[in-house]
Amino acid sequence: MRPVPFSGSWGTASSVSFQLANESLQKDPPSVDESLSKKEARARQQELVRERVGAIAEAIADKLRCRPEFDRVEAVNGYINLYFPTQKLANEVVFGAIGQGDDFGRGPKQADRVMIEFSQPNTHKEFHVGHSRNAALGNALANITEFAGFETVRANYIGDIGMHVIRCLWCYDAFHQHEEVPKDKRGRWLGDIYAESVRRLDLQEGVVKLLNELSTQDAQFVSAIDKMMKELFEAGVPGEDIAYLLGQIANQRPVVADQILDGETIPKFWPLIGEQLLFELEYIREHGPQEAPPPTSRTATVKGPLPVVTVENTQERYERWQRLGRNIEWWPHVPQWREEVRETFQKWERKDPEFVKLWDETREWSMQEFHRIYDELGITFDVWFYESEVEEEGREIVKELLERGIAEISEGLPVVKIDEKLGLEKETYRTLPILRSDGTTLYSTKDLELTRRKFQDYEIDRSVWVIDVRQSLYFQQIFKIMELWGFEQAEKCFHLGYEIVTLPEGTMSSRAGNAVFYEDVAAALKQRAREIIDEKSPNTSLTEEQKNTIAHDVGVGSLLYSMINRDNHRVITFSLEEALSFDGHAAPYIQYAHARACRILDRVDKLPEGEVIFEDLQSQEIDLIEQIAAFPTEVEKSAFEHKPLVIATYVFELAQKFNDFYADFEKRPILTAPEPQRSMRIALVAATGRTLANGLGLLGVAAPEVM
RNA sequence: GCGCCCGUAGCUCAGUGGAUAGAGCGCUUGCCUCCGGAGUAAGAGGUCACAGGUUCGAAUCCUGUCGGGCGUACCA
Repeated sequence: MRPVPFSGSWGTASSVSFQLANESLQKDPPSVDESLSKKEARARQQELVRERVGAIAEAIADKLRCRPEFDRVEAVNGYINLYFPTQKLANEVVFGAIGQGDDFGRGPKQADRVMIEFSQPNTHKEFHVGHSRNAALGNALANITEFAGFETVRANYIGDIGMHVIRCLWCYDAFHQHEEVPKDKRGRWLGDIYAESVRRLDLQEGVVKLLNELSTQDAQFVSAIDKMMKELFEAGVPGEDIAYLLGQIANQRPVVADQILDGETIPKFWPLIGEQLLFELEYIREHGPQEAPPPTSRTATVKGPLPVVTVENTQERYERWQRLGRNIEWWPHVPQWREEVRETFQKWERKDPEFVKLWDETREWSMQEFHRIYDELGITFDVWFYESEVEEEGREIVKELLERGIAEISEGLPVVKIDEKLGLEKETYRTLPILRSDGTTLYSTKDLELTRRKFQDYEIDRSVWVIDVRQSLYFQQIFKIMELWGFEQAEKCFHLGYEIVTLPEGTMSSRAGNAVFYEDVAAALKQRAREIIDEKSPNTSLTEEQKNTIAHDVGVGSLLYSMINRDNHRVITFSLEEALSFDGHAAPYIQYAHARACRILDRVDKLPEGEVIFEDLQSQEIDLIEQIAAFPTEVEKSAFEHKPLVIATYVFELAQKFNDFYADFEKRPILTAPEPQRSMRIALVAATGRTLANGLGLLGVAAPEVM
């Protein structure tokens, strides 16, 4: 059964006649020409079904016509359409919505207690728009799950320790500890230091990667290597390094940072690389993309012909050269820095009081920002987990896994060879490291304990992790390891993956330092919303404070909605320009419909009570009632399928239908209509307003009464 | 290599077995002496990536191909 697919009608449709027609043909097959091909036979079958289906539908419709539940029954194209009596059902729906208020759409109490973990920001990094997708999605999912009848525990899991924190604090200690710490936005200040630590510590990696790319994919570069090396030699670079670089690059063999003996070799080489790339760029612009012959050396690692060198890829490499070049003088220091980071990690391991104090203080700077952001987003949590609090117990689990032979030491560190333990031939879950070789904990170490703790300390029946899709394999591994460990609730663990938020120019990450920060986006959205209020709001009596509150609701709501209103499996390419457009399919459209409904009701002395006359309804009125009636089942669907998108789509369609209903003043006046239409339409407006508010509430989007 | 995801209107996306595949943006042409125009009416725009298969019936399920993204042992 499904809704009748005609606008302006309210009912349910059945395609059962098709099945019946088909079955009757199977039981009682007409004489078939054996010579027919399979395809022809099927076409014949289709014809026969078509012939019979009409009569079957008509016969069933006939029997149903006398039933009082339906206003009208018809058989069309083989479908049986059952139309509801609007008077009775419309009153139930509309006054149900008005009477139940905040509870309209709430599902019956469910047995399971569910934990939903979401948001998981890392301290010492800035909260960016990617994080807001997770927060928006998780918050909506938790709201919807709760509303659908499940007791819901909302959990956050703060990444307050791990390699990123250690790197940040190393960088702080080494280069920033005497600087004045800013008064506000200290979380961002830390985030900048973290990004700097990555630039420092990963410099050699980036340089080597670019060099190896050039030697294997840019034949022009390779052919210029003799010339460049000659110049390097003249610049005083030791012969061993010249020989090494020449040998590796000319033969397309990978360069390894440790093999370069003199710390000044690469900084001296760098300007020559840039010159060469610039030369190549000019050459390609003039002569077009360059194809290269395959390498001549027998020891080359590249076998086929080298890829075509284009303006685009050379330009990209040149830009990378520029970025790395800004700090190329760091090159000789990198090994020592990396050693210092390892020592810093050991300070954490032995709980060095001075270090722990610094950690605690800086962590708090980030936490303050997170709390402010959650306040602004209107998101709350019941439970706060911290990575720093599950480390030790996680280590205990690792120890037990090793003792029981589930884990083993491989290549110097504890891992679980999951496929082997499960006896799987095909590579499925692969191998997961569960502790570093130096004894420090990994993300996995902590997640094992977190999973145990969730079930044992919070008495939940089911646990959902809202985390991006790149960690899908990882979570399957964690859950399987828990299963191997004998943790029965492992089968009650679900990873709800969602695709990441990227930028038009590519992936966004705190590591790369190209992230678009939440704070900046939120500020821009609020400002834009405020401008529109000043420009368009007819309500001139609003105070500054009211206007700012509305600007906040609209700006933030708009961001939240855009993050929910897209399937989880789809990548969102974030563009501020698009985010700032409040027209069309966006939160403000829905909020506006709600505000409009509120303003109409403001002009009404007394809401109709009990029952009103729903007769001779226009199609826009019927469509609106039908949409309101669907709310409870949409809530259920959204919760059971873990898809907040269902509600996001629903509220938009409700707003659309309300606008359709409202639009034609000539045909459907509300306040100036004669009775009984006036009461009926007012009740409809009230029910719509209520449903819009409830639906937006589930998404975590505010529903202002004035805009 | 193996695994997961995506491919629907110019663009961004809804639509997981049923009737004529929808919306927003953009484009063209209308609608405020009237309950709020952040709105609304109409028009143009589709081989639902491609090829097979299952089915009375496929954008939807299965298989394969192509194109793109992601993951795949000491990041989280």
